[in-house]
Amino acid sequence: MKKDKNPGREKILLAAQKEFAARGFAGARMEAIARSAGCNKAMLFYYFSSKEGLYQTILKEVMGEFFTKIRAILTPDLAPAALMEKFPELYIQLFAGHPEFVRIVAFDLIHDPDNLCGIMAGIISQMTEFGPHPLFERIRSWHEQGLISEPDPLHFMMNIVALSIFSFIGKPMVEAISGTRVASDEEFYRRRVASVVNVLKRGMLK
Amino acid sequence: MKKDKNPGREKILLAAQKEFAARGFAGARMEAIARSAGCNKAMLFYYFSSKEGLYQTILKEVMGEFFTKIRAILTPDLAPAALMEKFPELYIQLFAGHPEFVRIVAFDLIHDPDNLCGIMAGIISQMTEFGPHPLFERIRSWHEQGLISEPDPLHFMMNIVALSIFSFIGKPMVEAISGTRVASDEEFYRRRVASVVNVLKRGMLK
DNA sequence: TGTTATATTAACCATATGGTTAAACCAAAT
DNA sequence: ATTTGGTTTAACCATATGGTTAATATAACA
Repeated sequence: MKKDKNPGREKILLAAQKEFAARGFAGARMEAIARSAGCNKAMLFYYFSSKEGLYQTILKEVMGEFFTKIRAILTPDLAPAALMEKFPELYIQLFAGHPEFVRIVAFDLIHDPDNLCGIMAGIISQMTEFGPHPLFERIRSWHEQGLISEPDPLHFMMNIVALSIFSFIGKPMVEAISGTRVASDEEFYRRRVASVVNVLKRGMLK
Repeated sequence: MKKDKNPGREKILLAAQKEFAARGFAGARMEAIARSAGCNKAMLFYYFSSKEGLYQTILKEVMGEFFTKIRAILTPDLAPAALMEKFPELYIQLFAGHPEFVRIVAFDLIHDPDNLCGIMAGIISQMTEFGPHPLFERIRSWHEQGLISEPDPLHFMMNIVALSIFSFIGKPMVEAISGTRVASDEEFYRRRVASVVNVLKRGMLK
């Protein structure tokens, strides 16, 4: 698509991303987005026709960028250990750079799982390089070859995604429980990746 | 507190729990809660004075029940392996029985981390049986004794909580990615617990 | 029965909010 | 200079929604 063109439109998308991330769909205010984007509220409707339209646009964009990067990892010769290293690394790094992503995705996932899942299914259906469910089939074969301990690809992936994504949702929670605050975010995420990769490899690699 | 007394009040809390879980704070409608509870909207304000009041009441109640059960696990003689087994088991079982809990907690955690964390800190501060930060100190000592591989208690706990809680938030997501649906929820959660416990023990136990 | 404290409701109210519209602005093309 | 097409705005609109109130029902109790 035309990227840097329409700077107004881009600014709106940026502002909307922040607003939706902070307040969720229902809590987001069109006027707040407009103000934050430095334009009139009507512009939002001019470009995106409705709140829902704006929201879905962002969701697709976010998910698109996300899946594009994920796909880059999934090379045909991918080994289990590499997946367990690269996935959390990419995931945590990507989300650390775009904190809004996690929150938007999480908000939507909680509120209306089917919506996001539909979008994801759509994106995935275009990634047909390796057949219908390439990743899951490959994971299954890893187990058949005795490379990994978890027999079910669903749980295998859930373990990887859970450890990666929770770094963001759960950070404040665990901080509150422990009564501590992490000193620097960078340091925290570096150690987070190390811990996750370590647990995954020791935990699921045979 | 007076438990079964005030059946009207209880019905409102029940209905509100569902509504907040489904739509989050901003998306929840007072009238929808009233209708669902079979009473007039004014009753909500009569008992809870405001939407915020109703919400906070539920949050405290949910978190209270939650932490009470968590605390029951944390016996003074708790061993690392037992924690890794009992925590996911309890967590997943508790949340499977009360799907609203996860969603409410997650919604709130995403939208306003400080709020929930404040409540949690308050509850925790009453659990002073073992000193100020009993759990985290004990985890640290486990590592010093060479029992576990993860040196940082924060990451140790995050790994446990992440794997447990994500079972609910992420289930639909991973289902969508895989293109499959779990047959029975009970079977799914049983296998989920097994997988989580396995990864944790293999991954972090020395 | 009359009194009282608690529950419960219908009817309102003020405001916030998503969405619309008609007019104006502006840059490029003619 | 005029047209033209996209862009931008101020002023509105209809409705939804959190919250209030005053009146009424209900049950306990004296």
